[in-house]
This record gives sequence, structure tokens and C-alpha cells, in this order.
Amino acid sequence: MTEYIQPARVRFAPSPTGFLHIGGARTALYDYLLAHQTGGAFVLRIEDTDQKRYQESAEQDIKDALTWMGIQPDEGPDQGGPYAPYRQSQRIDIYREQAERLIENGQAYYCFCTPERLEKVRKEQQKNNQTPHYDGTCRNLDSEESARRAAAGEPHVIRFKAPREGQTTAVDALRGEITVDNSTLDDMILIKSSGLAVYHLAAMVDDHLMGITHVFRGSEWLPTFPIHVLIYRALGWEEPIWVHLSVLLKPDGKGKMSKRDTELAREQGFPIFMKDMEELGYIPEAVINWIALMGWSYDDKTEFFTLEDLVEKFSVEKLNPSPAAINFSKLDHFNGLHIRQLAVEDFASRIKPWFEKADLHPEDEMLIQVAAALQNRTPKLTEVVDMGGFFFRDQVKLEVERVVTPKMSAVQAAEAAGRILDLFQGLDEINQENAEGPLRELASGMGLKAGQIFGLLREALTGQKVSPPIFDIIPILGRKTVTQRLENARDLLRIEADKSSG
RNA sequence: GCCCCCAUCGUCUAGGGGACCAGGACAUGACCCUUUCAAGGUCAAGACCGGAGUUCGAAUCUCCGUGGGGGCACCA
Repeated sequence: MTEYIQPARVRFAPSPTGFLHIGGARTALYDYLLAHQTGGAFVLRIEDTDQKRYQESAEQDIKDALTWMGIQPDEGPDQGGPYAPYRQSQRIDIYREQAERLIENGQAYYCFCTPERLEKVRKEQQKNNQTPHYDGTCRNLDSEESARRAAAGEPHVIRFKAPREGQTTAVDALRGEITVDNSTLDDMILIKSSGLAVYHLAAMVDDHLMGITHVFRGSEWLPTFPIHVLIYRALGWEEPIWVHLSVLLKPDGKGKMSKRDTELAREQGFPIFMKDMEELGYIPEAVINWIALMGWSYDDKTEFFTLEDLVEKFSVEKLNPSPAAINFSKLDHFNGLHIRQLAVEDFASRIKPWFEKADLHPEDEMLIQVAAALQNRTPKLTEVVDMGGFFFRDQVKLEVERVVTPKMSAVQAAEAAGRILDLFQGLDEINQENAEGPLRELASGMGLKAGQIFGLLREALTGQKVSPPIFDIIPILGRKTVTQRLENARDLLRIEADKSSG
């Protein structure tokens, strides 16, 4: 655990443009971990300054996802807090004020260039193999004149006056110093002609005003990192600790997840959006463990972590700056691990909805027993109905072709079913202790292998080829059901036997 | 085209000059356990991108190359 002198105030600042995906969830997780580890605050801030890309449902999806993961913000649009409002669209005046401060200091300026002209300039630069940059037309306009034009209502944006000479050094917690030549910097737009601020200004202003101590963000911000540092400095503020997280790559490691890949993954049953996790049978404990380990590690052997473990053990220093390919099979592994770790009652309550969705309605007492039988063979919740649905169905149907094989005729199978029935009826209690031996004897007596008898029994009781162990199943089903299913199986096999002999 | 970042098994990673003929996990293969499927156990295979330096000594430091990724909007 890292020693932080001050409680960290960390913010998760998504823009509501779509569903929360793995990458965003991971950033939020790290935010939460550091905040909780230091007794600080986890702040949710909605960065909705882009009216074009805004999606009404997105904010709710993000909140739902955080709730599902069990990482609730301490401050945010819903919980409020000392720095409200937490939605950037409600903080327009604040950005404007800061931008004007920058203009007064000569660190920003009004720009009256039209988007059309800008586009033309950009095309031209690209044609000449130059880096597209603002050409500086309005950079040196007379300030009083500019102010007058702006005040008169002439359409304008506000641009940052980036230095043209020298170098700028910014410090990232994972990469150390990053130095760029100022000549490569652009005069970024701070305030759009609509009056709304752009990320470059809004995020900096909010981070400072909200007392943010650590900024976790994606590495796609690295190229504009020096600009952000310059804006902080121009405003006269002390910088937070910057932490640029590595990007998440496609499973094959070639490129980051695109929209197309996302759809493809979804088709193949791979979850990219947090909203899909539950539906695909993953539990939050596993997802959190899995996500935490993409870009962070604890030591050379420990990999199983609960949220509490992570709060205790997380540290910025152990974050890995290199890009990581998403490994879905590891998610499955963690899911199984965490499922097995659950208390049976807990597991039972989580699988209940799945049975109900399949129109199966287990009673709680029986559900617990079923849960116990299913728990260590359930990699994903989606599979519990396939594996354990037979417990709750009125009847099951033995698959004749799986029982009657070249090695066991229908006649033999029918006879075996009858004998198992007889055997069970002679037993006070059908359990492994007093039934397994006789069953094996029965098999050898008929010239069959034990596996054939157990296979037949399994088919008769479950209608499935695979199931939990037979002697785990029998007490749950109860003698009556066991007898019935066995009788049905025997009858079915007799019909089959008649067919083949006739 | 320009700028920035990254670089250990197929994948996620440990490693921060000698403890490394490089450790763990997933996936893969084999075996054990076994009434099926899992789980579990054992074992196997599998990597320091290349080249120069620095150093008595480099996976670890520096530089160059290469490869990969990201960015270059009145989007975040």
C-alpha cells in the first residue's frame, strides 16, 4: 500500500455518449480504489459539454454500471456534494469566467475565424504534409479591438495562446517527464462559439475547483497532456498528480476495441459493455478482479482479489504503462473462482433469477441444495439452467440414443433400469454408502461396466448427459421423483426394446 | 506526414545491475483423481524485439533501429 499524505480526491469524468465499457469501468475502479484507500472521495462528474454526441440514456447507464460493480460515488449529480453542480453543462459560467481571466492575462484570445476557413487551412496543411494546426490569424489581433468585436456579438471562440518557443515538460506518474517542443503545440479552442467550454478547459477548471488530487485518464490524452499542464499553469494553479492509463487492446492485441469489434465480441458472447456483463452470466466480483488486473498487478503470485483487497492493496506505482490486450478467457476463469468463493446462500440467490427466467420456480429450501450441487461446476450463471433445470421440471425425458449403444442394447438397458428400481426400493435410504456397491455389482452381474449403469441412471434422472454427481442429485430429488423418473425411463426403454426385437 | 507513448512466454504479468540458464496466472498438452462434466492435483511446452554502448556484470541504465499503440476537431 502506498503512503499518501493526503486523502485523495479522485474523479471519474465520463462523457455521456454511450454505454460504459470495460476501459471506462477500469478507470472508475482505480478512482474508487485510491479514494477509498486514502479515505478521500470518489467523485462522479458528467462531462456533457458536447451537445452533438450527448445521449440521454448514457448517464443512467454509467450510474447503473457503477452500482452493479459496487463502487458508488461519494459525490456526483445524484449524491450532490460541496462542489456541485457535477454536470459540466451546468457550469458554463465558471468556464467562461476562467477563460476571460486567461484573456486578461494575455494567455488566451478571441478568435473570429469561421469553421469553414479553419477547415480550408487544415486541408491545405495536410496536403503539404504539415501537422494541422491553427494558423494564428487571430492570435495577435489587438486585444481591445477583439474584446469589442466579441462584446458586439460577433461569433467567436476563445483560444489558448500556447507558447511558440522553448519546451514544456509535464510529469506523468507512470512515465516520468514528458517533454515536447512548444513549436508542436496548437492553440486549442477553450470555449466554443456556442459558449460551451471544451474538455481542455472544462476538465482543468473542474479538476482544480473540485480539489482533485489525482487524475486518472486514458493515454489518449497524452498528446494533449502538455497543453493541459500549460493551462493549469496559466491559471496559476498547482497541478494534480497525473496518471495516464494504458489503452485496452483487442484480444489479439491488434488495435484498440472499435465499435465494430465491440459488436463482433458481443456476437461471440464477449462482454464489452458493463451492461452486458450480468446478462452474460458474470458476477461483479469477478469482473472487478479481472478488470483490476488489466494494467495493474500486486506481486508475482497473487491474483485473486476482492474489492476490499483491492482497496487495501492498490497502488499507483504498480500500474503498468504499456497497452494490454483484453483476455476474455481469464474473465471466465475469475468468474468461476469467485462463484466458488460465494456462500451457498449467496450463490443460490444469484441463480434464482435465472431459473425464474426459464419459468422454473424453485422453493428456497431446495434451491439451496441445488445451489450446492451446482456451485463448483458453474463457470457462468448463464449455464445453471442447462445444468440444473432438471431439478425443477415436472418430468425429464431420457435420451434413448445416448443410452442404447452398440455396447448396451435396449433390452439390456430396460432390464437394468428395472433392476435399479428394484434395488432402490429395497433400500431404506438411497445414498452413496449403501447404493454404490450394489449398483456396481449389478453392472458386473449383467456384464456391463459401472459407467454404463451410472450413465443410464444419470440419463433417467436428469435427461442429461452431464450433471452433478448422482448421489448429490438423489437426496435433492427425493425418493418419489427418483422412482418416477426411473419408471418412466424403464418404460421408454421397454418400448424401444420391443421395437428392436419386433 | 508530424507529435507522443509503449516493448518479458499466444495473452495478462513479476522483475527496477549480480538472488534469473527469468517467477506466477489464463489458455494449450499429458497424467492423476473419477459414475458424467467440472473442480482439484502433478507435470510439460512456452518469453527478455534487434543492434550498439555504459559496467567486472544488463531483462533491468543510455542511444539508434524495428515493431505496436495513441493523437493531430468549435469530440471527449
